[in-house]
Amino acid sequence: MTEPFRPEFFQPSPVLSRTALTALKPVWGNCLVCGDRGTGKHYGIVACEGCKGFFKRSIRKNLSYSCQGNGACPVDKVHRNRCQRCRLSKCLSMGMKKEAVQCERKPITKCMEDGTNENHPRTASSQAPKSHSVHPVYQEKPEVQPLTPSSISVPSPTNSSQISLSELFSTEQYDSIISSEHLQFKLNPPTLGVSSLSMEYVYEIATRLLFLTVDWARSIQAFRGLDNNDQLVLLQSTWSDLFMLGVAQCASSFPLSPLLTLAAVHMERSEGSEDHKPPVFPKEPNMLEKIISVKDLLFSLEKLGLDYVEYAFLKTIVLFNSDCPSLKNPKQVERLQEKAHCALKLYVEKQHPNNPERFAKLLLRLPATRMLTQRAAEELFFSPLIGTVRIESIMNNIISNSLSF
Amino acid sequence: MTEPFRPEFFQPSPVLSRTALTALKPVWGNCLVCGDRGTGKHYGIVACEGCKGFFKRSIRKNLSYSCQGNGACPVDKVHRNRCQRCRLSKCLSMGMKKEAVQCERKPITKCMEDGTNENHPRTASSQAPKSHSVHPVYQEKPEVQPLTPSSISVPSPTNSSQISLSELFSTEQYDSIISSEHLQFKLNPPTLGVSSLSMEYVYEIATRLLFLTVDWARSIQAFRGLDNNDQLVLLQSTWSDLFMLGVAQCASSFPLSPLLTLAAVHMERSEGSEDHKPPVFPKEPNMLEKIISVKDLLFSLEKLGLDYVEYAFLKTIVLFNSDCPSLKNPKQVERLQEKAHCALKLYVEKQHPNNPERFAKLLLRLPATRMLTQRAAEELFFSPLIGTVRIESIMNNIISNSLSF
DNA sequence: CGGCTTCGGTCAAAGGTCGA
DNA sequence: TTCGACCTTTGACCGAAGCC
Repeated sequence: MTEPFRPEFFQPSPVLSRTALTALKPVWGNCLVCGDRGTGKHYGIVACEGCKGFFKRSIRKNLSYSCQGNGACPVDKVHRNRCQRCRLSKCLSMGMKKEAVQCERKPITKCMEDGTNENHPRTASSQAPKSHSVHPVYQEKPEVQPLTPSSISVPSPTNSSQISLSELFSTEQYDSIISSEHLQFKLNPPTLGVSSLSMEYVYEIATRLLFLTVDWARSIQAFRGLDNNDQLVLLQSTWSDLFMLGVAQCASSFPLSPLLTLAAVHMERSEGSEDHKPPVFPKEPNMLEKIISVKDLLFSLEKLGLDYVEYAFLKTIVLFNSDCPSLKNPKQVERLQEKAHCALKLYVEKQHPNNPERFAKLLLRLPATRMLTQRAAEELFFSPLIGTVRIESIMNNIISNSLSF
Repeated sequence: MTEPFRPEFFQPSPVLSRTALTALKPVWGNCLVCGDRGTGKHYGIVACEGCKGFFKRSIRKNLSYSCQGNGACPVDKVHRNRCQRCRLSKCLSMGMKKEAVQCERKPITKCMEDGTNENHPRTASSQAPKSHSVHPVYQEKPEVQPLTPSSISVPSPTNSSQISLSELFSTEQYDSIISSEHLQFKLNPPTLGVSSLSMEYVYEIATRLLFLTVDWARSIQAFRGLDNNDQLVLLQSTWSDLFMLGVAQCASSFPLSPLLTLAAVHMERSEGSEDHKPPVFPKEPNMLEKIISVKDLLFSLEKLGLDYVEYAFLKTIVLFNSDCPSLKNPKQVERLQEKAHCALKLYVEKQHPNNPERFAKLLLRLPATRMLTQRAAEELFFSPLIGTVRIESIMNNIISNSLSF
């Protein structure tokens, strides 16, 4: 019944039926993942049938692939099947949404529709009762509030094992290191008239995030209580880590994945042309691998699903980094870090009593975060700044200015 | 389509029925090339598996054969392998389409530095391989153990707050990830007749320590159970961290501090004079700062006073670093890391009941460890090697050699 | 109510593996 | 090394369900 043989990659002259089809149906752009002909929006972006199916299968079965190369394989129409890992990575980085993949419909009844994914598709298929809730097709405006912090785990008073925020911050362990008003970390998306998929947009967001991060740090009482020089030292040594965690935290506020891909492509291009930017600052080697690492880090954080309290504590732990040689008072910083991780531990164990290894998992994201060097962060997100002024100097200025009041 | 975990001795019924159907009802005609039973349309015509595979291989590798006869060899089921040229010729003349042969899907292996073909990259899918394919030695039961807190209940048969080693390793939580004989990490101090305050001494110790570290990793059952390539990937990505922890652990075996100072002075000098070592590998900037960081890290570890069990678990956590993009089976590595940090937590909380924040403190040494880049480690401790061969290659050799037994 | 979207599923025909 | 039986993955096509 179907056409016997369709070598879709071989079509200097379009097949008649294809032409007719194309003429009748609205034409979409090309697949953002591989550049093949798009057949509509799938899981959030314009994509071809192949990438649609591939993404669905991967997410459904919770597959993880590996790359034989360095994680930077080309993904285009011809080579898209060469490396599953890089294809899936590109799907995600171009903005395909995992949440839009529904679970299997084979048992016609209902699908779990639960945030805790880990779908067990073969569960209780016999029941066919009140499935009054129709299939929740992923349709509702995704940008409005998909995963924003307030919705994450607002402690329900009914659940006694969960800790309420007021409870949390009434204990001295918490409010001595951080207080509830400092949990806020809200990035205002840029409203300037730049395309939301341009490098200017990347720089704009990155700069905002950087300032927001510094402001956040300076809003912590214990931090402000430090020697001014130590404040500077801490921020200079940890800004890139704080920045990365900030990116992860605010990832829902802007099209993170496409922007990362854009930055990667941008880096790759500017790596080839040696025209501008004299070699004042040597290029970071293996930039593409770094970008892959950044993506992986962000995805792993997303998978852990930190709430905003956890982000706040984790960033506090990072900030109070007593490993800086030039610290005047490392002991004080060490004590503050200790307070922070004690508080995080308490919070996590209270919030996730069934997940005792969560605390360690959160801490173990930090070595990966550290792996992204500051130089790489600068090149990726702030490259126009490089060659004129390093971020250390900016930090200097911000601190100096904010010291005035 | 297939379930994630299906015992392989349990035949998947849908496939079976399909296969049976195929076997019982040859609904397709015979192979147009050789007359064998057709198994569907392949490359445009009804063909058998043999002619399909033959055609694919021929086109893929762009082979051209020659005929020993007059170019009119019979091509049938019995004689089809007598003359490749006539078989390919008949494939084409019967209408097989070259264009339908796609390019290989899993190649890319060209980034392998060694010339040993290194094909057959095992299955790229992280799924449990199905029928054939022997499972590796360590096939731990990954899904059986739900990782839930039930395992956290410390087996405390005695009232003693301290746990004895034999006790420790009699519980399955520990010996599943590491066993007592793998705790050994003893560096034999060099006995060769070099001054104990020379760079040669530094290199000698460093080299011994590197080999000891690799041997240690390979002594871990769970590590050996990993895919060989994954073992390599893990060691290549974590050797410098393991090495630093090893230095800290063995620091009492040699005059660490003077040697570090010596290395620092040496680096500084060779930084000034640009006589030897052509700029094949660009100097790491701020080398001196790195050295200071190394010292600080080592001293902070010394201050914490880890025992050898803690070192072993910490290094295991480092080793099972699932953040490598080129890992074939990142999930497995992640599970092993989880086991390791659960074990460390259990151990530390048992050993230091009055110091509940110790576990976090140990984990928080790891970001600082990560800060020392591999390049810096190479320059500091292995600089004679640089310019001739990178440590990655050494790692490659060590692994390859130790695979032989 | 019918077209438009974007989910879902299906299965022919690509792919790959690995003992013989 | 090549062959080919056996298995997995891909993606073009189609139906379903929720919006206009």
